[in-house]
Amino acid sequence: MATGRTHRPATRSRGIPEATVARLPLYLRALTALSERSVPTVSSEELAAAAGVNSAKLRKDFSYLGSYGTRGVGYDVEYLVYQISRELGLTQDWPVVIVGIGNLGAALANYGGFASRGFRVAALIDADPAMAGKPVAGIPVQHTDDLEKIIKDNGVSIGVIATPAGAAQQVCDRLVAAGVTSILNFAPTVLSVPDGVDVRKVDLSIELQILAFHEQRKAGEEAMETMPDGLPSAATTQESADKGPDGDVPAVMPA
Amino acid sequence: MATGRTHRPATRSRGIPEATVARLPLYLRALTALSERSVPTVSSEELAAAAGVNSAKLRKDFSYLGSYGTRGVGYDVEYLVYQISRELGLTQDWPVVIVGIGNLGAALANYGGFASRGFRVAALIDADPAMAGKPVAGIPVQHTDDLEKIIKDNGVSIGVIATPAGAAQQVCDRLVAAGVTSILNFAPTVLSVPDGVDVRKVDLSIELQILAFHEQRKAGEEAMETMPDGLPSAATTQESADKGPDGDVPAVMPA
DNA sequence: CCATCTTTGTGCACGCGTTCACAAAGACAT
DNA sequence: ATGTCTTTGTGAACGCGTGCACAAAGATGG
Repeated sequence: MATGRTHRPATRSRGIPEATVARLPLYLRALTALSERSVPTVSSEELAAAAGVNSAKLRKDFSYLGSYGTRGVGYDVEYLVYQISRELGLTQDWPVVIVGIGNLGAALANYGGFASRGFRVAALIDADPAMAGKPVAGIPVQHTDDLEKIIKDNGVSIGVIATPAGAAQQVCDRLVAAGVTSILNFAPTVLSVPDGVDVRKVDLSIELQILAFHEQRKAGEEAMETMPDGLPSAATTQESADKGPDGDVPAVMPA
Repeated sequence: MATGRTHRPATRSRGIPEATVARLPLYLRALTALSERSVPTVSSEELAAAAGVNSAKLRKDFSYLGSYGTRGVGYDVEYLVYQISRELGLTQDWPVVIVGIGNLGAALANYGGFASRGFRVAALIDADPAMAGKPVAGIPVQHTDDLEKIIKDNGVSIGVIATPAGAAQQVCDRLVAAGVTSILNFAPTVLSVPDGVDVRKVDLSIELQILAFHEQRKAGEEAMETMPDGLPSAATTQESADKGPDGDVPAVMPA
């Protein structure tokens, strides 16, 4: 991820591939659901179906954590929940601050999913003096001026940025300077951070644009579907791209 | 990551790699900013820096769209904005419905980023009869009973699900049955959809858990830092953080 | 028109992630 | 014990994405 891939191999940090880490929360959620139904064990096939992934992939993912399964039986649900939680670091408390209490920030503050997994909203911070003291989700909003003090007093290492794009980098810099080393960014901007700081981005606009791309593609294919026996037109098949990269008419250009 | 989708044969992408598609919105944003500053052309190096990616990667990405650059000069900003917009399907209007007008749904409705790129909130839908008619972000909330009619009347093909996890699959099924073929899911659930329907997931809880994993790892390494020689954190301000392959991704609600 | 300089476009190699397919391991019945 | 059956754990092949490094293309200046 954002870890220094630029220079060194990163010590093969833990041997757990990034892609696997990203799926662990998914498994954990499925396992938690099973646990609540008091299901004692589950096979890789069943769990994979519940998590929406390939069973071989799931087994390989778990193999990175160790051999926690029993051949011929499956995995012990409770045990696996514990192991994954521990691996993800969810057995400890993670104080989090949310900066930027607008529509989105407030929604995040009210979001119940935080507490459910060891994440605790330690503070809400906003630049608007009028918001100071006003409670949102039961937590009084504090002013940006106190950002550094809040971070340090609460030992916060994870920050959530929900400010407008223009303020994001500045807020980011202050968070990092104050000791935050992981940032979840909702502002539509590319954040620049020093090595050792992780940034994950959540961008609604980008998600929609990606959907639009596929939607357009589907619409195009569908239009061709009315033709005689819809054989795969050259324009829609991919793989060996020996043909020119622009298999489409470039249309015109605006100056 | 490419990404968080549900199933996908991926065998139908018209030659443009999924990873590239996911970056196009990023380039578009950077280009739009340049355009507003009336910058006529940019080199791959400059644009790559602005978008936070490797310049070779950017050039390769653009090569999938065609040869839109001029050697020795760079890319024409306006022209590129147009080409990418067209490729992403942003030159047309995309009516979108948001289902589930709670904290998050309301925040999404108020989010300005939608309209900025051809996405238009055609309707807000909620299961609570008490919400019916109540305006949110200037748009009256409609009841779930009319979901099918709303989808069809507005020609909606993109739906946003911001309901609690328990209702998500049911809402999803109805959206798909009514003709929606692209879904942006904020509910913490794995949605099951028929072939041909794209699902992108935004899960806040998962994002935080991934950050927690790395945070824990960092804490562990730091504890060892007093030991063998030191491979201190190497470069400090190396430039922007390099994002993971999927770059995008996402966030969410209660589990 | 030729030389030089800049920047694109891409061939190539490498590494990560995914998936198949199967041997090994254990449960369970006889 | 022995055999059968189930399910894990993983070796190996494959495909995708990334980034280097360089030749080709065009601009620019003499």
